[in-house]
Amino acid sequence: MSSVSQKIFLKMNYWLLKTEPGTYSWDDLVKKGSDMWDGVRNYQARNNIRQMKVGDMLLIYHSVKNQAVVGLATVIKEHYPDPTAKEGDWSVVDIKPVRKLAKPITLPEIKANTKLSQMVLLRNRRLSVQPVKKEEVSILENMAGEKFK
DNA sequence: GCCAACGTTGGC
DNA sequence: GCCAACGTTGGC
Repeated sequence: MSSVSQKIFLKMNYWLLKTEPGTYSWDDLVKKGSDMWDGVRNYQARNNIRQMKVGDMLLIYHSVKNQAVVGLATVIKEHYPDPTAKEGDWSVVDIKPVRKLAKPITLPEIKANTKLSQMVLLRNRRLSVQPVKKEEVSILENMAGEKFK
């Protein structure tokens, strides 16, 4: 591994993005090729968006129906003001899909794994943009049977 | 479809 | 600044 790619690897952070597939699904993102992650109207979620860097890995999670991490995406443009916000101080990032997971990681599977009991997904079910710890990523990778890169 | 949990708003 | 009322998210 070159020192440059090593730096990028070390700095890369992981985030989980929730979306209701009935409104906007993984397939919609794939169809678009890339998209602006807009409509976030929660301060904590917005602050997480503002911490995202180009190259960060995003776990796309379907809420409500067939709850599962279904695919991987990546940040291609760092935060800028949300053009869909009529008022307030909101931000978006641009993202693009990387690939669908061969085997989605379902919410019941995540809940069943005691090592994942501290995940924000389980502890703050309303937060739509959340950080995922490296240790949690490793466990999720094992469950999915593939590396998230 | 219900409702618990949480965030936000606004009256005081 | 507290907190009741309200709105929304998302698991079940």
